[in-house]
Amino acid sequence: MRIATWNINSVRLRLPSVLEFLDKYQPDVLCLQETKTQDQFFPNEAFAAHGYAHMHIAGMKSYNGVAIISRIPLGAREVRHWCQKEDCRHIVATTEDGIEIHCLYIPAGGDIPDPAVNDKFAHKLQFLDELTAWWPAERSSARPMILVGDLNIAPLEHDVWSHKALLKIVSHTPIEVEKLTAMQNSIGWVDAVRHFVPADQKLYTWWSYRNLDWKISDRGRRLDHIWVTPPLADRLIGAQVAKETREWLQPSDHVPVMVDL
DNA sequence: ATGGTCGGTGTCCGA
Repeated sequence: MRIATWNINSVRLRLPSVLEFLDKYQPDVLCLQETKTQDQFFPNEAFAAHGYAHMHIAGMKSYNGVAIISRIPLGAREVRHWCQKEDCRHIVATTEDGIEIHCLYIPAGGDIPDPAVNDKFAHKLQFLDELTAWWPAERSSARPMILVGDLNIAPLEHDVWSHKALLKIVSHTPIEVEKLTAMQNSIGWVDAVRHFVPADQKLYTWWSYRNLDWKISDRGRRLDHIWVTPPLADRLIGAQVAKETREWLQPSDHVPVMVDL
């Protein structure tokens, strides 16, 4: 089984790129974030025509939006809400062999890393706290699960181009790393990508639009993740990051991340 | 230290 995650920053604008990605990598399941459209405008016919007939979508106008599209059947759709908002950041599907897939879009958190003055940063921290409490309360680490998505945090020193330069930049502050690590440890999630790429090796999944020479300067961050629970950790075969999509026409600022099981 | 660019039914907001 190949599972992929991609923050595509508008599914309608990026549809040709997503179809090209599906043709090239043939994932069984693709989880999307920032689809940015209501469900009635989601291009499900195009995905079905490409062999991806099974879809769970949760979208809203203009912002956020998550989806799971699959060529294998998906069980009942579940949409979870956090921080008393209904903002389309978490959708769940279960495969026929009982693997529960969580597609997540964690709030970016704004610019100022201080919850006292920045409501968006407070929302991000609260979102992490609620998830961290929810996993051990509702899910056992013995259940086969995959958590993917744009977590908007680069936890490791080599998940960013400069650890020192980004310590006060939202996505790499100590409080965010601490809370993401607490969520990971809550039921023993295994980082399936770092399982294959050593921690001392730079690895990024996002390069800002604002940096036009992003490839030369290579100031990236690893914001997109795939985690698995222990029963699936033994079954990991490989991981890859499709960096070349960042060079495609009208690219997303994020690139796809994949794991084979 | 600063500003840089995207996408959305938008003339600002969120990333």
